[in-house]
Amino acid sequence: MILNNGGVGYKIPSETELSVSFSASRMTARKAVDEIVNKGLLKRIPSVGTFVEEPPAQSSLLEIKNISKEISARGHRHKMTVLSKMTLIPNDSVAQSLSSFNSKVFKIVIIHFENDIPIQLEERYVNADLVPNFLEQDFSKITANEYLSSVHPLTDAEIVIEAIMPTNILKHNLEIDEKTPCIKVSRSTMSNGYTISHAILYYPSNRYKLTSSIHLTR
Amino acid sequence: MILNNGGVGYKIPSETELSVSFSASRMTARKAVDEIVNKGLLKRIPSVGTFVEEPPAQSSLLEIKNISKEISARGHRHKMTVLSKMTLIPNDSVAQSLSSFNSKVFKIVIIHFENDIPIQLEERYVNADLVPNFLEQDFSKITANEYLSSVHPLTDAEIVIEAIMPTNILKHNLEIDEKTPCIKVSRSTMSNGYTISHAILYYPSNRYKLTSSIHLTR
DNA sequence: ACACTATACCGGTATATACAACGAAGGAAT
DNA sequence: ATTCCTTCGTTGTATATACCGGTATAGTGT
Repeated sequence: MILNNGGVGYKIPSETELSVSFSASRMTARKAVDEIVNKGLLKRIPSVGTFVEEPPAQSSLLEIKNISKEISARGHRHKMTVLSKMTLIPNDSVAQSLSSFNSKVFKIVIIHFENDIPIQLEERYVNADLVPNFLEQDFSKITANEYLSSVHPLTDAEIVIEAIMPTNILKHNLEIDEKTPCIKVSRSTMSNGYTISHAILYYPSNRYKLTSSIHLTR
Repeated sequence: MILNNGGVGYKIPSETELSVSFSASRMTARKAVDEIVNKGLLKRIPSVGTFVEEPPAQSSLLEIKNISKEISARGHRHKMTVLSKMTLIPNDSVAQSLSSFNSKVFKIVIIHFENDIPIQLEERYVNADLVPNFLEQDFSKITANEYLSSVHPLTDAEIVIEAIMPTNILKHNLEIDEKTPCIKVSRSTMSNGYTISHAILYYPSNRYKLTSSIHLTR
């Protein structure tokens, strides 16, 4: 069954109604709903109903953060500037990590600003076979991560975090001096076994800290 | 109910037996077991039984890594050296983050070695009320994190990751020069609402990268 | 001694039923 | 118009029951 009748906030049929329409017992219907609730896609409100939730964008810790929402949540302005777009024949190691031999790879470099202060340099490689229209997006309106998530739902990710000294490119674009280290986050995102994108994110350590919360209770 | 009859590998009573000894229905007993299974502490084997599992040490991503196991898994030797142990009256900000006003706080500084090369400096503050015997442990045999987990099961954690330039203390103890940045991981661990410990972990960036995998499929 | 079989036990699943707790909505009384 | 109360719908929880498919074990037959 597919619940595309309504988007976020839609109230799904009651457990009793579901059991009738599926010719199952209420307990069985409830169990099915339970699974979706545990995934975070539905939310129960006792005595009221069950509702479609916002997909847990940062579902897993060391969350796949949406930098745009994150900055907005702080009440600040987010701005993106595309430094370069290009199409590569994957010969170097980074491109090959996309496991897209014989095919093209898009590369894009973006700077993210918080209140006009540079806060992240994003260097992203995208599998051109799987996301053919990637470069045509308007990255002043939608982040690369958001667009990719909408095309291919994220199922797996691998993340490596390092501390590095800034290169000349980083110093210039992030407006930092040579004594300011940077956090380098390398993230491969996969969808159903295919590597969609490989992103390298650089943050100036004097303006940004990675944070994460873990709750095991549930 | 407490399942301390047996450790890892112990077979818990069957669902039928549980239902009898607790005067509940099998479905109710099963549901209770279900919750523990979902936490990863029990494992069902159909037609055989339900068994106590190894606690999921790196349950959540940006895992609470066990550096000893991590190094052993690479086939290397792990060694710890305690630099200092002390008992503080919490007046500075770090100690107060343990929310243990009016009580004492243990502080311990440990260096971790991988094949005799320093790889982590651990600066840890522990709530003395909740873990009174902390300083008496033999930290050449059990890591601070392991001991704390055994006393108070981890339920929540907050993590902040930064890139910093090394202080003189870091340069000396991690055997790095002043141009090598470090990853600084600040981690507060909580158990049932109480802050047990606050750890500050420093890694030399030329020898260590934080890694994490995320799998949403389950 | 070995191989095969029957049986009991176990988790996995589905169903029907009953009651509790709570919120929302509507009607009645003031 | 406001307040109170009743009723109904919904989730939350517990119980009893039945059946399935798998494993493990004891027993049987060769």
